[in-house]
Amino acid sequence: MTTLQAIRGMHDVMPAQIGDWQYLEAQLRALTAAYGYQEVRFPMLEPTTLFSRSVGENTDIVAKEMYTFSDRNGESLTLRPEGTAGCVRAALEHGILFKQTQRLWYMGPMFRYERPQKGRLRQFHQFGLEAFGMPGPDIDAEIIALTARLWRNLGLETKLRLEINSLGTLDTRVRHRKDLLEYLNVHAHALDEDSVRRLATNPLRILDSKNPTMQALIAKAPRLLDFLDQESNDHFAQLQELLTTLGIAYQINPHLVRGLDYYTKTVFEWVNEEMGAQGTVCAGGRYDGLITQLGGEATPAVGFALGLERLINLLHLSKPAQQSVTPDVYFVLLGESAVQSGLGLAERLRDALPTLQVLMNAGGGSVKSQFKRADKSGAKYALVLGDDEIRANVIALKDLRGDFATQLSIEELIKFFESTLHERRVL
RNA sequence: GUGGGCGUAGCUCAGUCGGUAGAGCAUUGGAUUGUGAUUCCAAUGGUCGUGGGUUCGAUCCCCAUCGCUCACCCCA
Repeated sequence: MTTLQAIRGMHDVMPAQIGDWQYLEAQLRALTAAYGYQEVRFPMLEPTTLFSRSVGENTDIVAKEMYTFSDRNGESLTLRPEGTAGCVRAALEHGILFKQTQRLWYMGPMFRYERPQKGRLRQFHQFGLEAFGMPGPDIDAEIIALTARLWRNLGLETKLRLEINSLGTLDTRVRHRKDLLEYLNVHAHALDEDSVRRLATNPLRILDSKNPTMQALIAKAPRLLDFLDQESNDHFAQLQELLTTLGIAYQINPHLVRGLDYYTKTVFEWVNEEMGAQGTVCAGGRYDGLITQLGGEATPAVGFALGLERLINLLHLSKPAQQSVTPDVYFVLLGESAVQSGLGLAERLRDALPTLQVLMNAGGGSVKSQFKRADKSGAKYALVLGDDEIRANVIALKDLRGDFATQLSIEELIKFFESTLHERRVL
């Protein structure tokens, strides 16, 4: 294949799809503003150690999915596989976490070297949100309420199911892991191939196995929730109370584990069943230990990320794609002199009506082809300028979606669009 | 990383039991010397993903490779 093409798993967003992205982005900006969160932007490229130290050396993300390479100084750099690490690094570096609370959000591309499939890309886009300095379940509930509101605003409230769990503290997991490994080793003969491999890498995952022959074994295994310390237990109970008070339905999934090492206490996922294997649209949780791990003062934190491509896929299950912008008028220009004066007239229209969207024909073409373009552009009106109009000092106006047609001077035309634009705003 | 399905025109696809290809849509022009979206006519457009093998001859069969896609794994 000699033709140039995009890197595997990295997609272009073309005009036919851009409406969805702009719609979603606008919804997210409005939502974060409603809860007092502020946008941050940080680099897509970071020192590799930032991710290995925060996400965890033994996670799949760090062990085999990172885009890592050396820069010209030999320093190892990595394209960010997730947003939390970079967000925390930036917040620490600018000293905005010390003895204060912060509510932050960000949006942009993330990179993971995985085999692409439905809902899984090598460059994908996440919206992420992080709340720092608040230790209680109230802020956990706030961000879950924020996501629930987003689904309502997007008309997806019936499409997503909330699952929650608590991972407790690091100590909780160490104690549970010890018991779990003991139990699994006793029953090692009953483990399937995947589970044997997970025994070494991530034994918690074994409890989440889809293999039906493993279910009896899993049912009797030590449960992480039984190992929670008092504080984690209270935190989890209070969160459930708050969710109930807010009227947010949830399910406790004791097998819910997040793939990143830094999570503590609350974890949650919003899941859809109709989207194939990658049905998790939004996931997150608390990570009280991460900031000390990265060299900051102990700071409680909680956040989540949502996959924009997955969310758009979900929107498409019930709605067609959002329309991208269509011009108000298409300017048909017939002949040399029309091209010359047409440019100026289009500028005068834009001067007088800054919100009017004027698409001017360029590159010539017959009347027929120019009208075809006008129709295809989605414009409501066509303006026509040719020798006849220039002689009469008028511009022909035609409603492409109705019967109306007339000839107007430029001043009359401005007045005409002023009133139709006004009607459009009122609608 | 493992496995399945698929690569033919800009797009969606047909087709050749092996003899170098067709439709619809789109584009351009015309029927209507200045009026689109309905109709009719015509034109433009393909190294049949790439490389190799078998064959007199391969787009078709075989092998490899790349890409897309779905699933496993994992995750947003």
